[in-house]
Amino acid sequence: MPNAKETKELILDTAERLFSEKGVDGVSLRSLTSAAGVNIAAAHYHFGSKEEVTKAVFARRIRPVNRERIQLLDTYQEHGQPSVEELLTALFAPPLRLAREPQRGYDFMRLCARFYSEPAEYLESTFREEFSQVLSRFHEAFQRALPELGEEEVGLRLHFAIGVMVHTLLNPTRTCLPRLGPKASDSDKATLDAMVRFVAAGMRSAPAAQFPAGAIAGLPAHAEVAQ
Amino acid sequence: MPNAKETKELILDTAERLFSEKGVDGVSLRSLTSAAGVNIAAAHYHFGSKEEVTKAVFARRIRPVNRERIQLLDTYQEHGQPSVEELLTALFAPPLRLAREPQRGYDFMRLCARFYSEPAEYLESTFREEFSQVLSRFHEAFQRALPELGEEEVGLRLHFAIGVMVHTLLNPTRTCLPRLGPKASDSDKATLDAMVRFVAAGMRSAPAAQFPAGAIAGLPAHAEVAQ
DNA sequence: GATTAATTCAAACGTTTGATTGAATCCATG
DNA sequence: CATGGATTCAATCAAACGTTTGAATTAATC
Repeated sequence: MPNAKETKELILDTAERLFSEKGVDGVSLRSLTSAAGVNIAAAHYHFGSKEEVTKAVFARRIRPVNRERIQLLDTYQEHGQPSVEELLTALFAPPLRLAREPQRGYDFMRLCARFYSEPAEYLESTFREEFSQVLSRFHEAFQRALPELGEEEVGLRLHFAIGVMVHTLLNPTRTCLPRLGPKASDSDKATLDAMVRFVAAGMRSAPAAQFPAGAIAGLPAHAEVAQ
Repeated sequence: MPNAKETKELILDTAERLFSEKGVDGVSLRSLTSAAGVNIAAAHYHFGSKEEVTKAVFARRIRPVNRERIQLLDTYQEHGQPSVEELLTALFAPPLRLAREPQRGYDFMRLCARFYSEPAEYLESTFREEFSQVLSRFHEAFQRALPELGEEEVGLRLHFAIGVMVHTLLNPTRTCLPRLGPKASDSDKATLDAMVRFVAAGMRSAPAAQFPAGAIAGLPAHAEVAQ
């Protein structure tokens, strides 16, 4: 039994890199295995199918991230009720930290964010399983941190928060559009700080009833401009 | 020359629907044309290639949305400096309004958000061209509305704001994860209100220097939990 | 009603896809 | 050093891919 482990992880590493660049559908098993320098049959031998390769790529890294999120949350909660900023840090920092790792961590984060917005149906159940526990924990924690908001409002805002995170992980530097997003020179710490500040303010914003009615009133009239 | 216009638009309508569901790479030209009830060669006759079909799907709808954004922005600016909420409304309302349209508008918004997070390289230039003007306008407007922030900080926050929008358009109901995101029963107006309130608070949040240092201090130590 | 251009169609092109096979090779064990 | 399971390899499979072709069909124009 030759370098079995090497082959398996070589495939996963290469898949992580190529999938994150071109998407799962954009990478054939052939180009993947040839880029990895292994025979195409090796992928089927070790994983069974391309679908299983994809799942393996995902599963290999997401668990440590979510475990770290939970550990961070636990740590913060040991010292009493965490602040909104601490909760957001526990949610955002682990994936950003992974993205900073030299060994393809960044590739995985792009891939993960891509999975989140891609129609990978066969991943949906896996995705749900991996995240439902974590997000339930955070949902509860945010409800305690923001007791004046209802459960649904907290869930809605957590959804927005995840949008900021996914979008930032997916477009880590301002390549997609001019002058928007983090600069290439921005440190991950600075980006994390900015994200946490931005989202914390959103999480704490006044609920609907208290919102000054005039600010967005008249929208329907204005919005009816010619198409 | 039979129903030429019908065929062309039939292809675009079907492509819009299928692409938004399965992604561009997930839909073959064969399945697309057969779903549209036209011959596969018709797609090449009218568009030249699958790539051009994709571009046409995108171009057909994005311009009206961005035009409406600019018109809304102009309208608001006629009455003086718009508020942050008004700027966000001008940015978010047109795509949300399109999403509400009966004729496949929702499909297009999903598709558009998908393009934004997909690795459609051949679309990148088109995307940049379509959005650079619009986002420059909004970038300037936000800088005037938030003069205490630097240009780069405004750009970073606008990036976050777009993340909320894209993520919300891509996951319009709480299907992806339990209890997060808008309910299926939520109206678009309510979702828009919630988004505007959330993002406005983030846009207005204190810049980095003023941020209470203790809130996320100690992150490096905490973040170093076992992987 | 013939001419002509626009459009549709079935059929096939060559390539690439994910998957499979069976022989060859490797390496730990006896 | 022989055995045998684990692994790799080249070769091949049917299916699907985007694209192209040339003949058939349609609908205006003369």
